[in-house]
Amino acid sequence: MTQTAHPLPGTGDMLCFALYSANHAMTRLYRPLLQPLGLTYPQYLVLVALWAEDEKRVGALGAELGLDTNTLTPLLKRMAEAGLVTRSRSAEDERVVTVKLTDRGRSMQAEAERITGCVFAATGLSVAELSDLRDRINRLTEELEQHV
Amino acid sequence: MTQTAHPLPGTGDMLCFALYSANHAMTRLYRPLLQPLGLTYPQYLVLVALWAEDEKRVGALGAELGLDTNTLTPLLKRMAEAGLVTRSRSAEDERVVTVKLTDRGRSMQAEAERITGCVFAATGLSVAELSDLRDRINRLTEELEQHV
DNA sequence: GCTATCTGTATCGCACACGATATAAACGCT
DNA sequence: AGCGTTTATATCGTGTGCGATACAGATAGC
Repeated sequence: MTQTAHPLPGTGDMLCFALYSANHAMTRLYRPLLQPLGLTYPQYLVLVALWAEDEKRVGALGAELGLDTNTLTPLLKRMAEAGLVTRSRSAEDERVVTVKLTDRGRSMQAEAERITGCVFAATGLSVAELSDLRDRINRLTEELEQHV
Repeated sequence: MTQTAHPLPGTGDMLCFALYSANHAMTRLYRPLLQPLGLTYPQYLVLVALWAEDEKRVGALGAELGLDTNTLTPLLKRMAEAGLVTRSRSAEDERVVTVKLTDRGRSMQAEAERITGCVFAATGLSVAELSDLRDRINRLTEELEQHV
């Protein structure tokens, strides 16, 4: 019933470090899988977001990925240069930039399905375990975001 | 019993994105707590590692935090400039650089205990729930690191 | 119609994170 | 002793990630 008794936590006991390390491990797992496609991990996340629903404005992508335009604008410019997406200003509202998949960007979804399978296998989890862990982590994220 | 049926996953269904977002949420929670101390989140992790055991070589810190010297060297130089640690070459092996807490760096541990409490409260979890989630995530990390 | 404000995106500077490369010290083998 | 290899750290370039700021277009209020 004591609240906390952590004399010398060390990184190993910290939830935040567990998340930090797991995120690093995940990006390191994805890196060699994405490299043949010329994609970085955040760029891959942008594609995933656009595969689910194409033609999103920069702000909507940022809200979904938790990134601001200071990160997204240069990232999207690189993806546009690579021929994965197009960036076009809206006609009715000149402030808005709409991001749209190119044929090349859309065609990468097939290859990505294979990557998803590799990653799933590497987790060593069942579908149920993976879903449960993901949901717990997502609930934690929601809780943390309320205390900013 | 079907293995996978994910027609349009989207970021919301992905474990990797859950980790990505949770890690971001955690760093955003820590940021305002660490800012008064002039610390970034990775710098804070270095201090935690040194509080648990002082006088570590650069390579040992890197192994613990999962970072290479290309990240650690400039980070430790900034921490040395800020008066948190010292970097000294070993006498018996000139290749080795030992990182050691200064009095100032050591004295920050007290303040950090307060931060740990804030973060724990923000998770909305019990100690048991937190430990369980942390262990699950750590097991996932171990599993992922075997498939690099 | 004019201005103040808000909104959406872009820019700048700094701090990670990492692949690739460099460099010096230590070690091993003959 | 000499020399190739390994080891520990450092450097460089690119790509996020974010606080602060800038700016143009849209909106509201008068």
